Amino acid sequence: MKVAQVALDVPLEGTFDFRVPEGLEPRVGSLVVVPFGRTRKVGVVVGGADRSEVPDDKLRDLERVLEDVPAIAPPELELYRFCAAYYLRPLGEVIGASLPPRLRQVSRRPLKPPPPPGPLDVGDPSPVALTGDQARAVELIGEGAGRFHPVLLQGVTGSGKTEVYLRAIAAVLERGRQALFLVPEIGLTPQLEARVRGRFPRSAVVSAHSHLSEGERAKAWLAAHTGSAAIVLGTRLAVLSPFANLGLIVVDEEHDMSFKQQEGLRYSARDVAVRRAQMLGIPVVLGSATPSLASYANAKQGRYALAVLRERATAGASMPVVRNIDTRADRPEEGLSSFLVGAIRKRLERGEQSLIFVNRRGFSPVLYCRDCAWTSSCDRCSAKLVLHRRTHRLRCHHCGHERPIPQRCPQCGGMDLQPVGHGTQRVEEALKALFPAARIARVDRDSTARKGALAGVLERVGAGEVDILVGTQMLAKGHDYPALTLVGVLDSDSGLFSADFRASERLFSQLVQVAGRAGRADRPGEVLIQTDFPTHPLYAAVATHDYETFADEGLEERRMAGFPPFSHLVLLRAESKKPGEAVDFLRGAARLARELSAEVEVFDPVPAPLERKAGYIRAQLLVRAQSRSVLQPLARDWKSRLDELGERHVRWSLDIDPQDV
DNA sequence: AGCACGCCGACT
DNA sequence: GTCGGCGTGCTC
Repeated sequence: MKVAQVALDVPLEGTFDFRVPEGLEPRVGSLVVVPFGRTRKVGVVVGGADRSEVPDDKLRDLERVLEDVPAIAPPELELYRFCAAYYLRPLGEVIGASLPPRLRQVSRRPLKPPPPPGPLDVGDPSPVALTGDQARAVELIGEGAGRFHPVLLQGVTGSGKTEVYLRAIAAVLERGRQALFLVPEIGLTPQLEARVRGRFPRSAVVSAHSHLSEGERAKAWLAAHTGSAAIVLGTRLAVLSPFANLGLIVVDEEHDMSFKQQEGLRYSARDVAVRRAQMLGIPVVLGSATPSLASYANAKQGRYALAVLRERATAGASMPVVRNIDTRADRPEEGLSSFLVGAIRKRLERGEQSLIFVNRRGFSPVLYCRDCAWTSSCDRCSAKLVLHRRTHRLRCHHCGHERPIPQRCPQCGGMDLQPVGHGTQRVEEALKALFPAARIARVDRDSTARKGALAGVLERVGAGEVDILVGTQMLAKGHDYPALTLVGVLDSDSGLFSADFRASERLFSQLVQVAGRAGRADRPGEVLIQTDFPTHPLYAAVATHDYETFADEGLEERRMAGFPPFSHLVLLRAESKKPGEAVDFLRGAARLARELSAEVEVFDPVPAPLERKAGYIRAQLLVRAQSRSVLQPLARDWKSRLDELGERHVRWSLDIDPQDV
């Protein structure tokens, strides 16, 4: 190799050629250090040649080959190329995203070589017997060994999906191959990590997520790459991790939005997982109580196999009773209806636990002047400043802007400033006033900012040291507490009426998830949803635990409206400091898109959901097509034309398969 | 993205 | 006088 083609993590298209000096022997896949501009960078050799198109005076020498890291193998490079082409980002950026931060540093200590792959161990026998549904699911997954075999595992909350995953993982370990287990947010599921490690005590289980230290991340990455790790448990970034011998991918809570990266390389880890499984010819399991309509449609159309777990796995456990509380009749005081307060009281008397779900942190979502109708707004965002009483400040949850709580109205000078609406802090205070003897804990991003704080609270809940738990959606996932028999939902109505066509799908799964926290053991659970719209069909579907009907109706609506999964979308987002600039740019872009293809449908530019954010005015433009094969080339051509414009003042990006529109 | 260069405003 | 604000240009 005389010239090395190197992918670098810079926002520039293409790869960069470097002369290979005497004595260096990079291979395709090698990590290398190269001089770049006025700095040096770590890149990956993605090809080699005898000569370069680049003029000689521009070509520089490769500086060093990082010999402590085995070369990235062709299947991974192929995956990264696919992601780069599909999401329209430079290959170097994809590879950059796949590497742990430590390995992107030009100067660092050499890595310690990982232990050689040990004898694989299929783990301890399961402590529990499978239900019939679980056994069938395990069998179905097993049938696909050694070929591409996507399986959608739809199981009601508490039905034992994890047990199915663990059995499937044991089966691939037995065949000498590695497993990748993706979860939405690992920080929220320490229980899961403990369970996986406990089940495979003699296999190397490594975690891969952004909360690890740099050293740990590099170590986990190398262990997966060399094959010394048997199981990688990680968040979305782990889907790009190299594996020596991957045999199975599991995506738990596959419907979860956090699998989609919302900036830079806007990939969907779930979609990449399926693609990777296809490229490798291995099974992939997508599990959820409320699968995304996209995956559900794939199952219905026979592209994915479907396994359903209809009942809770624990003997004696039943699905919780879900009831709506009509808040037009039972007016809440401090956010809490009298019926809900009564239900909490009953739990306290019986020594059971209650969970109150409030999807807003802070004390109150807005401060309001009763004299002149002034409200606390953020100067830089189209959002209200949230009142935080502990810290005595108003805070914007979008840009972080803060200021002290004013004593008098900034507009009219009046003294009648009222906090309007209820956040977690206010509900916590109300509960303390109602139940002074109860042990109350709050869980939201504010109360759990300190490292280990969340784990501490959850541990106390598990030990029965908490009677009432108040919190945001952080509490919705995965946790399993036998004494928790009541779930109250305070403010979900806002999700019923949203411009986003996926809003009801999201609200439904969130309610099912949070409702699923109740009555997971032998004591029956009750879920009370406070609402002004007690007859809304979405709440009816939650009450009857009827995913299938909800999903079928949702799919029918999507079909009628021509939205995914019956079409494919690209969203062009643009933002600018000056009003009008972003929309003007999008108008031009829309014209361009219409010129490029008559087969796509180009919408009009519209303001983004949060129109102003951190001083930028944001707008977006949707393009829709019947098939990916139409949309993909259009998006590619469109992007290169937009790049050519050399736009200065407008920041823009393309989002392939956007999650929120 | 970095990083440096270059050209105007307000401070020790 | 200079410190530093960010607009512009370049990276094999």
